[in-house]
This record gives sequence, C-alpha cells and structure tokens, in this order.
Amino acid sequence: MAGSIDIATWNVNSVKARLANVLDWLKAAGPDIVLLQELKCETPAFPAAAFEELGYNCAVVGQKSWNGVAILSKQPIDDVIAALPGDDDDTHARYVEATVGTLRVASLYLPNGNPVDSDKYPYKLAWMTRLRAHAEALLATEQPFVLGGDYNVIPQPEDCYDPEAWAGDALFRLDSRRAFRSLLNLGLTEAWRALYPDRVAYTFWDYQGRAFEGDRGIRIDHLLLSPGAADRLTACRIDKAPRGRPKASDHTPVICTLEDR
DNA sequence: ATGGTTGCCTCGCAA
Repeated sequence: MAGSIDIATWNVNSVKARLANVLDWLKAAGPDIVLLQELKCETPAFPAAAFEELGYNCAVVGQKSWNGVAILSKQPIDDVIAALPGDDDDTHARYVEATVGTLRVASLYLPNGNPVDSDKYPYKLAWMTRLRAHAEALLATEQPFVLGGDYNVIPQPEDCYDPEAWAGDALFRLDSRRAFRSLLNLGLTEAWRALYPDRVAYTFWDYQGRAFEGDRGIRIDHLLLSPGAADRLTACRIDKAPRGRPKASDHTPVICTLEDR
C-alpha cells in the first residue's frame, strides 16, 4: 500500500519443502519486507530466483540441514551483516541484518534452548545477552530498526494455551522471559502486544496431536521495534491461514505496518 | 500414556 510498509516474519521450517506455500502467500499478502527463519538449506541452495520473480531482493545466511535466515525486500538491500556480533565461535546461521531504505532490519532465529539441562539452554541465554548488547549498539545509531523473527520465547502466560504444561520448557522458563523483557526494557516495542494488550493469539502450533485444530498454540514469533520505528507503527496482524494449508509450516506469519515517512 | 509429527537426508537429531 502506498504510504506504508508491511514487514512480515515467518519461520517456514524448510524453505525448499515450503516453497509453494510461501510463494502463494507472498503473492496474496504482498509484504514489502519478509524475514524468514529455519531455511534448512545452504546459502547457494536457497531458491532466490523464485523470489526474485515476485520482485524481491534476497539476503541469505544458510547452513546445511538446520537454522538459516533470510531477508526479502522489494527495495534494495544494503550493508548486510551475516552473524550476530559477540561470539566468533558461534557457527549457527541464526542472524542476518541489513539496511532497507531508511530502516535497519534483522531476521533472527533465537536458539530453542531445550533440553534445559543441556548446554543448549546456556547457549540460548548467552545468545540473548549478545542480542541485547547488539540492540543497544543499534539504538545508539538512532537509525530506526525492526528485529523480527522466531524468538523461541513465550513472553507471558496468556501467550500460551497451557502455561502449566510449559512451566519447565526453555521457551517459558523465567530466565528466558526475563531476558526477553530486558530487551523490551531497552525501549523496544513488541508490535503485536503493544497494539493488543489483552488479546490471545498464537504464532506456532505443534504438528503433533492436532494442536492447530484445537488452537493449542504459543506466541513466539515477534517483531521488536526501535522507538523511531514504533512511532510509525499503525497495524499488526497474525495471519493464521498459512498454518491451515496442506504441507504447512508449524509457524504462521506475523505482519506489522509502518507509516512510510 | 516416555506416546505423537515433520524435515533433514541418516539409520538419529532437532524442533
């Protein structure tokens, strides 16, 4: 839409297995910027041509079998960074950030962290500490930015169909939620919750146990906006339709709209 | 009830 810009985030759980579904959704929804996670393919195997045919430029950070993130944008993509700063030994493809127009945007796939008694949980928390430090650095630039992706954090009990069942899970542990709040406390705005303080909605439903049919979901995909971006926020929605399709990802897209100025 | 589902591309791992 003229005068505004739509930014979507979507964990597609394999871009190759999901290509037809993703292309269909892009044609129908037409977001200006798309932040993808869980590509599950190496960078050269990313089906860039299919997205370019729809008018998108692509910045891709992939790896074999797991993780993988991308930014798609109808406007040119500049000044790409392909990793979250702060740990040169971290080889996971979980972060890509770039400039699109006047905005800085990032697509992130935050570590799941389960099981919590393994080294995966401290890795998650350390990753969140690095993300906070980097968000502080971005804030210091005073350039408006959007950090979108699969945060693998259920922020509050109302973001989960059964908080008690998730009490010990890395997505809902107090340390994970505290680290997420600490990000917000820098002055970032979580787009969906900011606009709908009391609404219950989910972005992920497990493949098992007919969770989608029973609406047993959790809200873990988030768009975090800098103050300058939040001042332009006019709408946010969760599009459940892609989750109901055959061969669906277990996540569904979240889209925010920023006034274009 | 230690089940169940999906994608990777292996004979299990991650989610």
